Amino acid sequence: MSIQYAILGLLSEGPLSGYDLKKIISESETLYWSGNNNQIYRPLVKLFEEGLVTKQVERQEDLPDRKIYQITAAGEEALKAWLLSTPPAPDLKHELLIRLMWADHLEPDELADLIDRYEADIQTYLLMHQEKQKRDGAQDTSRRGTLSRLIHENWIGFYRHELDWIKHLREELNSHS
Amino acid sequence: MSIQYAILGLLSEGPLSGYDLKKIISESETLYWSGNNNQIYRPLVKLFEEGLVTKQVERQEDLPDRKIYQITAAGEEALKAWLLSTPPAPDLKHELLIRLMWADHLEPDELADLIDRYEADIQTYLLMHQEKQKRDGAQDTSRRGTLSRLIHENWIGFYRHELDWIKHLREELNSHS
DNA sequence: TTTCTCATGTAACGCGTTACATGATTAC
DNA sequence: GTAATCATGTAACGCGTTACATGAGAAA
Repeated sequence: MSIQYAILGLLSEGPLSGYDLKKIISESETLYWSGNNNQIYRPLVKLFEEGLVTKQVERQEDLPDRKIYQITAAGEEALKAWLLSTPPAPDLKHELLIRLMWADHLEPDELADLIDRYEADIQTYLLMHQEKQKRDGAQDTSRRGTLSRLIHENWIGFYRHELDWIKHLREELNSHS
Repeated sequence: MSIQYAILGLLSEGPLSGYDLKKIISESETLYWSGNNNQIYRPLVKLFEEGLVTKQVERQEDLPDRKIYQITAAGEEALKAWLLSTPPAPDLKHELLIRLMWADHLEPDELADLIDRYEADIQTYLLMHQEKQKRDGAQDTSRRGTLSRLIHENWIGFYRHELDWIKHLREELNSHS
């Protein structure tokens, strides 16, 4: 999936500039893109050419012009069609698992070290998501709020599963040596 | 991570041709690449130029020559250095979650449909991994076998978690309408 | 007769990444 | 004085994808 539908989705909530989009995307964990310039401005030109968004230039004194993008009816249609399409299965790239395939090249303590470092990273990510969950109004009871909470819960559950599995991994490896 | 370390890893178990590598990679779930030609033959040339593998041409009658690649000492070093480097956190691209961000554009039954279709796909993937787990000698008690089992368990746990979360998602959405 | 396996490779494209580039304002 | 924020964009590169190309033998 390209970033363009995420842009359409964000614009469906209201007009935004490229700069705004860039910030939102780079700060979101679920929208996994880096949110670099090329990834925003290029697709916006394409969306504009396809008539899915309109552009409005806002002059500013002493600052570059702001180009405010707004979704069109065609854009909303494209967004809805995408929303209705079956999402592909999650695409998980798990480098630790790949390294484990050849872990017999490592000494037991080298492997244990690797796992420790990995676990620390996962713990950090878990904390990040838990904090975000708290900040993002966990007590919002609207349908919107419920969905947002459920999205965060998926991430938190994912990292918890990973930590549980690491524990299991360690036990198995220890009982083996 | 590029595919080249996976290639080095596979070659560390013994010499293989590009065609062999292609088959192994495309049939592996953990090695998530498509295993298309361009993804194998191009990196092999690069690995050869860098002196991480050697090439040996095997003539065949009525069939194209086989080019057998073998890992060098430098290749083994590069592989080990990579194995020791801290793996990045898992990179999960979860399009259902992205769609859920704008699920208020959908009717409740459209959303329910989407979730059903998604669940069916996840169930298929879970079954695939469980079958592979069975075939890949679950009773191998060597360190190698243990690691292989643990890798599969990670995947199976991931899909199980996803299915549990879908159940939870449905309940929350139902109790909401 | 069509498809699969063996065995190699090339071409074109999509999408994402980092780094480069400008330039004023504000905060530490 | 250094960095961050606002605001736009370009250039070059990495890596992955599908499709194209050849050509023989074996199996369905």
